[in-house]
Amino acid sequence: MFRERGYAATSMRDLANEVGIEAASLYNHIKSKEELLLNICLETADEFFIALNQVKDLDMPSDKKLALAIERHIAIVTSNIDGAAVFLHEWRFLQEANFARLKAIRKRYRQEFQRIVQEGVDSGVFKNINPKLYSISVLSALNWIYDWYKPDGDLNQQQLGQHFSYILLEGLRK
Amino acid sequence: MFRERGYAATSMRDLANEVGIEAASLYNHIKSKEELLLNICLETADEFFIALNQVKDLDMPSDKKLALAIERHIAIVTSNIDGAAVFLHEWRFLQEANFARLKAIRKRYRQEFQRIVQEGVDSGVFKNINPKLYSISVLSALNWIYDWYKPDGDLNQQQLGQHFSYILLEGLRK
DNA sequence: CCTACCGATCGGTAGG
DNA sequence: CCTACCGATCGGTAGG
Repeated sequence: MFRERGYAATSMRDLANEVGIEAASLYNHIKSKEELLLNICLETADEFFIALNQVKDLDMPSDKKLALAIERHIAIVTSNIDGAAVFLHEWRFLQEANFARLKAIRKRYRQEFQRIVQEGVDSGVFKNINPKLYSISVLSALNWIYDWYKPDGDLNQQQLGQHFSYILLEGLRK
Repeated sequence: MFRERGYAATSMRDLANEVGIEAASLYNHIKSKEELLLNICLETADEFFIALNQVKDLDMPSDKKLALAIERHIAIVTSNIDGAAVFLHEWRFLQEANFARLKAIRKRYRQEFQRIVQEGVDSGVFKNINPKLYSISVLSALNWIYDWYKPDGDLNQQQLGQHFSYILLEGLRK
């Protein structure tokens, strides 16, 4: 529901109604509405980090490693659309302390992703582009997938991963 | 304010306070909160369409045309960050009729953008990729620029446009 | 897990 | 452009 209608526009009564209980009863399970948002963000962040950590220290060329990181990232977005959308777009409604916490987590993820790009630039496998700008650009494209991806559509997870890693590495020009 | 804190989390009293009048007085200028959102979306949509229309019928190779479209799109996002953010991300809070209207407008923009890609594929200038998926991917990356772009940062509009058109056309691999 | 309720705030209107 | 206010709804609590 946070994904569909946005955190601010989702009321505790909306949530309670979905579960089939009264709004007040929700407080036997959670402390606050924000705790719910925080937990979703943290759990989904973990998914992304686990996947990236499995990839980043593998002994393989940077291009293959980056392709793998892209494919793993996409796999999480497409298999956990709700969580990904909340982690990527609703986190900003967290209050100060938690907001800062999530901001730091997101930055760390981008930096670890960026290190793969940097490795490839340093070793001469990649062009001499700006690794930070490149990483932000790629993650922007990947993070918006949740908005248009249809689980039952004509594209599956693998095809999507292949499309992105191919296009981002090889470019559009023939 | 709609960009910074989100449409749903921005109250008429927030808006009135920013302008220095009472909330009730706002209704001498607008009919409703949603009308405000709708106007921002429509005005910004116009900016994007005007720019794309100036590019799409130019007589030049598809790669140059696409690069130009990307650069013009970025120019609008970076010069009208607030409007772009609202048009791209807050539009979904519109009510049914206006929601559908904006959805159609956004689709039309993507389709016109996509036609440039299709031309390049047909003429053999571009690789044989999926033009729709490619267009969505590119626009996703471009539409997220507002989230991290700093007008006073070390990157200006031109450099950003060049980065994206270069990377998307040529790819990362050396 | 419920009923009953709190003070605060919401978008918006009446009337001047 | 204001004061004064509407009914509805908000996140959350008390007490069982």
